[in-house]
Amino acid sequence: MSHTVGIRQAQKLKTRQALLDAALRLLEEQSLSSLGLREVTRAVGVAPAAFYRHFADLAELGVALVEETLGSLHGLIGEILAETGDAELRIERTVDLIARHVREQPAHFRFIARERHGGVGRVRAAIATQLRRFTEEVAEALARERASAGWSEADVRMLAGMYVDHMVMTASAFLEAQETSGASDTGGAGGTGGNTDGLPVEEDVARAARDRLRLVSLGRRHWLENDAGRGPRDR
Amino acid sequence: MSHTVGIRQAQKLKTRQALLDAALRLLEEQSLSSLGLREVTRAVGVAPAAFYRHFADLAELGVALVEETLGSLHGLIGEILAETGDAELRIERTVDLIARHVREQPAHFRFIARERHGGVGRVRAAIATQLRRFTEEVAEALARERASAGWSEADVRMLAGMYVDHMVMTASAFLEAQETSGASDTGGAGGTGGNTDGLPVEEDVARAARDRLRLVSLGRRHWLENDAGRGPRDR
DNA sequence: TGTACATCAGTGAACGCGCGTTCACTGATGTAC
DNA sequence: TGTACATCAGTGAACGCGCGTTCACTGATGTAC
Repeated sequence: MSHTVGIRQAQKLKTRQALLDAALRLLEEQSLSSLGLREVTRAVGVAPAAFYRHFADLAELGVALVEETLGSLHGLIGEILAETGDAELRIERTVDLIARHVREQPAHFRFIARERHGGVGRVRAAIATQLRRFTEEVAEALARERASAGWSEADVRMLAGMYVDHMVMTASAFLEAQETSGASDTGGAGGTGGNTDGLPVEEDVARAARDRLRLVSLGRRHWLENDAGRGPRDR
Repeated sequence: MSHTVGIRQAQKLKTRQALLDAALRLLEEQSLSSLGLREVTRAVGVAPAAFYRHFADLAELGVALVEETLGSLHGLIGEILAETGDAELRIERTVDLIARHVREQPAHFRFIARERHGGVGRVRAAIATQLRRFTEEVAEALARERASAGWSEADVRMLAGMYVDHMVMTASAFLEAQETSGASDTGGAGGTGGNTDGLPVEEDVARAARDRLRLVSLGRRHWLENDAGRGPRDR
């Protein structure tokens, strides 16, 4: 063992991770542009100045969080594409998968949803880049399927974009449902898990997400039949 | 003229509107949770304390901005539904309409996109309420169309949700395209309006938006034929 | 029309506070011999 | 293994600054007679 990792480096990485974790937790209830450097170091239990040993500023920490978060997304795509070829089953499993991941690491998904259009340019750019890459991966996977025979590259990319956006929106809808139910359950005076008001619960979100995927799936199946209406300028 | 509006009240409303306008402009480059009260009053040219004559805090101003902004959205829906019944033409006009509105008042749309999942709970809630109301209106309009004959209420609402989300996403994609092109045009060394890098320009966004609407439209047309795969629990 | 009083949008000074950043430092870890 | 020096993650004190909020105030507008 000449230099496993080095005690010093290991400790440094541990502190860095603690900063990321603390920031992610704090970001559940505020956005990055209002997060304070001292707030983060206080939560970790280190001096404010220690922050600068790891990040130049909070935007840089934000970019690091983006990379950490979207690593887990790449895991997602693998799982989804390993699913059965049967459309209906695949839809069901996909939505379940999203629901599970959101339940397991809600803070990561909330962070992406919040900062995707948030006030910190560098973080927005990092998210955009990652999502574009992610869409490209989905497009490549879709292109390999039989259902994509005869499709132009641009059309496959369009479909991939729809799936990715649907995924992000579904995740954010699950988050909203969690928040809502959590808040009302605490005060809880009504029935158990009832949905007397118009607010959606988790199962409503899942059902809507599945229906949307079904509709997209139908559109995909009939895409090539109905090409007549499209002008040549769109090709 | 016993009391037209009152000079005093008119002046107050003018100041209030100036605060809203200044805030909206400042929010183009940051999010609400990092916006400062003094920043807003400074931009208007009034004392910080004057702010409290109009709003209890910045969240309240944010909610007022939500209402102002989504008033213009209600105008949008009317215009879109007044369009022709021909699917292809309607798609084209819809996307043009969104593009035009985003070009005319980008700050309003950016505000909604940013704060929809932003760090200020009361503003998030206000946006959610307005979008739900908006979706309901779209659903009612869709239900009246011949293409919706035989559809359940829930399915029409699902479709309306897809259209509304598509609209919001398209608007936000147009904004992104504007930003990107604006930034690179200023430095501009390359060709005129070229797209040598992978970043989408306005026409790319419009084309993608139209294709997505076409795919949804196809799915809608075939929705009732392919009901077999759906379990009874989904009804 | 003129006068006397009430209202209230906006002022400007003051407050205490937490912020981001800097700096010389400390002491555990790493390295060379 | 032991010693002498280098590195550098984390410290703690200090700084200047802009923040949100309060308060008694001013003077134009509104109202009653």
